[in-house]
Amino acid sequence: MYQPPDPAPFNETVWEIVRQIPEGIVSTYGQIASMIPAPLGVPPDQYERLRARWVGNAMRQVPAGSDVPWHRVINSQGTISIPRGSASADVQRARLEMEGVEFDDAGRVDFDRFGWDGPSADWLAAHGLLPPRSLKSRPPHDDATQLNLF
DNA sequence: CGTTTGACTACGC
DNA sequence: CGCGTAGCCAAAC
Repeated sequence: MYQPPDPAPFNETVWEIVRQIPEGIVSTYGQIASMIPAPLGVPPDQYERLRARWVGNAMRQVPAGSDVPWHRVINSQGTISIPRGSASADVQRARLEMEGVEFDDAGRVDFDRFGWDGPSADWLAAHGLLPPRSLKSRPPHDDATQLNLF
């Protein structure tokens, strides 16, 4: 499978990050992966090619009934990655819609409206994680920039 | 042993 | 935009 050298701690980190995703908001495998530094011994270029899959694998292994809101993680195209028609895929979409997340006719979620900006900088620093890459086509501005909008 | 199969993505038509 | 493909790895057949 697409797994890191030491899957257990990697998976735990993924799940801890996913627990931070607010209700009614979605993240992606790649965005979550972007917060996790490369494990020791894994070349950065190789890591970048595999990490999103590693996250996908971690999500597949979320224990049934856990408190991890796995349904809030979709792929970079804004669609549900679980094979269409499977029971889990239906559950995922139903849960998201229950939280107010909307899907367009093509089954895609608009990241500008529902995409996650990641945990606070403090939380990330406290957990030794990196700032996530943005899902928005118009990334959130910092405070100084936002003032200019008025 | 060779093939298939994954809850991925960026990139090129 | 939608769709195919390369990149990459291991386990299960």
